[in-house]
Amino acid sequence: MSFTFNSHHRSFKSLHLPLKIFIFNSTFSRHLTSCSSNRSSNSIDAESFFTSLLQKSTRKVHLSQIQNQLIVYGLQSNGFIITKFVSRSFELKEIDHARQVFDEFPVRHVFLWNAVIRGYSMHKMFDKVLEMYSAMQIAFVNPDAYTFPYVLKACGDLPELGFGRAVHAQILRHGFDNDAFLRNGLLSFYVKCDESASARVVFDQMKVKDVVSWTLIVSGYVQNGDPTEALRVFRNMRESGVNPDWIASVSAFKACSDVGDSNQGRCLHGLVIRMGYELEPDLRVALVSLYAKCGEATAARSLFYEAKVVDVMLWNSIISGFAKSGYASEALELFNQMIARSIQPDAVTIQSSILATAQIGSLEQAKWMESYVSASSYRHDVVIRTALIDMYAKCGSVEMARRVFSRTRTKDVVVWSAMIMSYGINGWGRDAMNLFNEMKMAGVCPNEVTFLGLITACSHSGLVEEGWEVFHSMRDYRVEPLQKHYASVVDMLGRAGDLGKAYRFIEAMPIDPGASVWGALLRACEVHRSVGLGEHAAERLLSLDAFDVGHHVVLSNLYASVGLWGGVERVRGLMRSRGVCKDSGSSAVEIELGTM
DNA sequence: GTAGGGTTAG
Repeated sequence: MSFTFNSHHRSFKSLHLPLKIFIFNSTFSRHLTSCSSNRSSNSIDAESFFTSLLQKSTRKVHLSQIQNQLIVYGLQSNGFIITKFVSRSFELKEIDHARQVFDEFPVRHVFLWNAVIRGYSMHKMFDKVLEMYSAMQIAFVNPDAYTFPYVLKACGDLPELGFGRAVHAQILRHGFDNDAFLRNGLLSFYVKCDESASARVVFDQMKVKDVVSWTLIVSGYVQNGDPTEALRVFRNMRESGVNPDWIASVSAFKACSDVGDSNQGRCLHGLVIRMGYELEPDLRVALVSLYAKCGEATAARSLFYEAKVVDVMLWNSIISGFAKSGYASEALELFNQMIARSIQPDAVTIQSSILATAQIGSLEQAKWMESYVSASSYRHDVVIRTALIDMYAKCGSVEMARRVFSRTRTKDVVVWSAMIMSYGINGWGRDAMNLFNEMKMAGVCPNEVTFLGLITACSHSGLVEEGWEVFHSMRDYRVEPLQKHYASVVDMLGRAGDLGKAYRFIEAMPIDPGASVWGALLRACEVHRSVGLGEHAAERLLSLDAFDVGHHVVLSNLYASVGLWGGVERVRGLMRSRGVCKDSGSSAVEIELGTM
């Protein structure tokens, strides 16, 4: 980028006065002196001078001043300085200003395009990123290795699968297919778009798989709800000689907590200690979350209280973990501690505390939470209001839930579904159906949770015919029934005592019935003391999940309810041989330094 | 100037 510093018609002194605002006049004068004394390095000096000036500018007025000086000294067409100028304008959130400078600049080099693309990416204006990328193509400017990562990030975050695929093709066409950085960018894009097959292809074709590539695949499986596979891939990574860093470990901890396997988590914890990541603050969030979610309260607490950095996220990890693992009163106690210490809770803290209240089921506590929310800046937050509706429903007050619902200004499908579910679990089936009609009139499109709420409502109100119809109407709304919908229908038929129909329904399922479906049948058999069908359900259930305490207990209870003590004894023996323990209460946790 | 993670309503 060559350029001549046209200083012959201007005295350098004239620069001095208008730029006083920058407070660093001495530096400024030094630069001017060197510029005038050595003409051959003028261009470099001018560039570095304006670069440092831009770095030090903090306000829009500074940018305008610099712009004026660029014109005064004929530097307004220096592409290097203009690129720096545009970048800095984006950093100072002067987005329109940056764009205007870009639009008015005649010769747009790839660096200048990259600066604008990076600027929009910085402010999460991903539509603009793609718009500029397209404009760049129309202008026949070839993207470089620094253009693609921002564009791929935009495609992944929007997400914009088709656009990203086109970008993938262009990466290949421009000969960047062996760029390890870009391959990871592509992998990230496909993972974010839930395109696991494409992600896998990119991954398999990579000649060099670094820890980032592996982490992307692991987190992809976690995101797809397959934590077991995620942990398998994590082991493969280690076997292939790539050591996990702390970010890779975070994904593995998340996988452990999703499978509910604190033992595996504890082994990995030992590994992390040996690798020296123990004090990494963000890793601690994953660890506290793991132990808290697995009900290992002692381990979670000690990691929490010994943390050097205690930020809101760490508080959230222990509060939400406890709220989900039966330590709801501990979760609320921690929430109170936070308030007592004047630590500002965020939306996640409040959501988790509302969930904890719902678990406890105390209407008094529920009212306190609502008043806390009303006094906070989250009173109109739709996510928080949904949590409040659910909380009141679980505390048994449909009226209070309805009141929160009515006062919610913008009702999305989640809010409607929460209210339908609130009616549902409390046996207000007709109200749930009426609300569903209201929802459709309001032009809100139902989703899979809406239908789950409706079937639950029918099930809990004995509206078997209506529930059956609702289930079969799902396809009219293009909502594919999932395991939980089938399980809910089985539950409904089971409650009504129609075990034969429930069984035939399972047999006719187009997908393989999962544990939730057989579990619903087994519970129905327990209630109606149907031993033969119950044994069948239990057999299928235990073939899917041999180590679940609950399944064994229900089967044992079924035998007991009809006086088949031999059956009870057989189940107990099975539990002993499988190491399944009925009262597996919490115990003190030793951190084991084993390998995974 | 480029890619990966953790808390998160129904």
